[in-house]
Amino acid sequence: MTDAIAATTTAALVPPPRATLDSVAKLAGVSRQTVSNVINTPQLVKPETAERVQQAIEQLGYRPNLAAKRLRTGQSRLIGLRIFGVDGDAVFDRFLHALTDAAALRDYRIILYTSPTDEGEIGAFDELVDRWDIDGIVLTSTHRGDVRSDHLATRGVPCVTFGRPWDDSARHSWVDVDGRAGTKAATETLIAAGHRRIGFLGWPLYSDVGTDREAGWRDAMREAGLDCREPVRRDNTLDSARTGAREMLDTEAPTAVVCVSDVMALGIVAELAAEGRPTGIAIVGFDNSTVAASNGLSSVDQPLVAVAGHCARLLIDQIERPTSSTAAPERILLAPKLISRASSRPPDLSPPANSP
Amino acid sequence: MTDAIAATTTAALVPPPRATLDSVAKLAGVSRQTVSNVINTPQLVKPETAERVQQAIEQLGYRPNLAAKRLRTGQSRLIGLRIFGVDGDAVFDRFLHALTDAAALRDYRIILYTSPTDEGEIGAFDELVDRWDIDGIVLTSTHRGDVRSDHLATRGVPCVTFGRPWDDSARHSWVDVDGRAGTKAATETLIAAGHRRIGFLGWPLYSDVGTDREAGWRDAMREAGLDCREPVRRDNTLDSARTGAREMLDTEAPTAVVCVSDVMALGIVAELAAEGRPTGIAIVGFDNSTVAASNGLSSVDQPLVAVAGHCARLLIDQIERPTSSTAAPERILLAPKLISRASSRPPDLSPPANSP
DNA sequence: GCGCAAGATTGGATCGATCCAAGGGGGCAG
DNA sequence: CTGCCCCCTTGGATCGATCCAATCTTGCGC
Repeated sequence: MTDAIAATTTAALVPPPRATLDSVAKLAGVSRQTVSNVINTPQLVKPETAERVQQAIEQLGYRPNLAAKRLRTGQSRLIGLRIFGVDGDAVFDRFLHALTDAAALRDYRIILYTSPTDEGEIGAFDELVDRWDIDGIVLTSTHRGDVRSDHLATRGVPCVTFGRPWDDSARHSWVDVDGRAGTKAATETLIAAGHRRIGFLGWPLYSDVGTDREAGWRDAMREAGLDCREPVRRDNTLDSARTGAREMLDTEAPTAVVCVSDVMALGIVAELAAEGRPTGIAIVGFDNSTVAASNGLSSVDQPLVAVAGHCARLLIDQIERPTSSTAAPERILLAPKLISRASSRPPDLSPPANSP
Repeated sequence: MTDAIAATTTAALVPPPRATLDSVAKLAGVSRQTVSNVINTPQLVKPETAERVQQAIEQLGYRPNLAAKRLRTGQSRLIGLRIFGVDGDAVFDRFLHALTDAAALRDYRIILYTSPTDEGEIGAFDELVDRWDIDGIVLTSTHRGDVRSDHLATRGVPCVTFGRPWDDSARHSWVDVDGRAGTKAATETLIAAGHRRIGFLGWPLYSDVGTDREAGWRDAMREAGLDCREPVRRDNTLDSARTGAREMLDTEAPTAVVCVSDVMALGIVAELAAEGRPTGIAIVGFDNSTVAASNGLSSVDQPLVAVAGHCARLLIDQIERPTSSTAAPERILLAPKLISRASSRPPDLSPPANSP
């Protein structure tokens, strides 16, 4: 062991020259092109030759250099993903991790970029394409009138979005989570538990995601023949959620509240605790963040690993499609799953919160 | 505006050929090399010529292609960073965001990779270096006997670690947060508030980070002439933290507890709430995660933006250092800052938690 | 035994930048 | 006027892969 380390250290003084197609070819006694064929189009090569070349490849530890390949073919095996400000978004971060994994399985890597604004992002695209030759882009935080995917289409850059386009201009593939189904399921669970006055703490109406989740609550209430009180809508911060919670509790307090996000849900929790109100109000959040888990808060969990898997698949298929990408874009809507914890169970039955 | 869009759309049918050194040279009426000089060594070029070339560059929107540059020079302007499993680590994610920003300021991009094990990571290094020609690597989660930085050194790959090497084998630059100073400051604040029986809820002893933070608590206690009860040590999960909290509270309960992490701190909070114990116990966490903020938990905040900035600077300086990198490695230890919230203030004075 | 097609292998040109050494032109001293 | 040097500019070779067309083998029918 010690010897091995010493040997390695010595070798460092003369860094071993990287194996190339030529060096492999020379060792195997064939031409450059044959080695390339063994790697890329094995069916063209006689099995015995291929065998010999394979041995040379392994002996030298050859790995095709992507810069050279890229220069000739334009493929980089890089996928761009925009990352937002430092205040972490738990959902995005989980997606990022899952996407990195999913892409790696097909030998692609994620390259991150930042941009202060959506308009600046267009410039960032061009730079990534021109300079890094990225093969495709995954867009997140789509919104109505989003021009980003169109711009990518005109540049011919494959792209997939996590998040549906909220207008009907979808010429690209997308993957999204069916928030409406999630809040509907959550609301139905509350109804089944006997709740009748169920409120909704949502986001302002300009948020399509928020409106969608609100619709799920409305669906369940309507189907159960229950009255939909006007939802309270606030920005996605703990403080504004608390003011919303106060408003909601002050006038004919509901017995249960479905929330558009965990942050909003925690706003209610905090408000209930601070005001010394009865803790009998059931609460369900959305996103199943770690903070929800640690607070025993029921929450709708987004299947982010699946989302990332589909994103990677759709994008890479698009990248590797031989020619004329006339294939119709795919739209994938995944169902989220309610994770039931103490916060939505009847208080008299609730055992001490057990985190998963 | 509509016309502009139409024009763009039309242009997409015949994707505009990317500008190259040659096309710029032809337009400016100079040679390829002169254009290259304008970009890389402007002092060699006559000002008027440079001016003309600059105009051509802007007119064509030329951007040097990195694949070609990389093929010739081996530089890719890519920095590798390993990303861990999908269960997000808030500290890592904040660091990741900040690092992406800091690197972008110097025109470097972050490329992510995964690896199931540390040994596998060595293989991942080689692949990134051989195939993607990455310029350097930022390592996180360093530990005693970490062979990764040595391996990179033998391969001649610049590297910086976020986290000090816990043995004295430091031949590379590193940046770390002075956890010991953080817990010491937290403890001192509690002492100043009148607490005398202050416990520590830590991690098992194999964790160097945990031991370091524990030492800070010990320092403060010793300097104040207070008795150090034996710390309780558990793994970093909410559940095991709760068992630890129970043990700590059952025998001569402290009036305040310093915790090695926010997760541990929340374990105590949960246990106190569930058991219906007095809420007068002051608690301080570590990491200042969002869940700490939303629970009104005081916590020691790591200056991750500064850490990332230093990491980027040290690594990129190393990458761009002209030759013989005989410069001594730099070690940077940054002081964290205690964020004081309701959980560590005397209960009788505490106003409703105000999240920042 | 010959020709011809299919199968297997080869060398040259190429992607777009940089490195290197050599080439022109202007100024100044001899 | 010539020579020399310095400043600026230029073309050729190169990095390591792929594309393309040409060449060499091999097998098989007639």
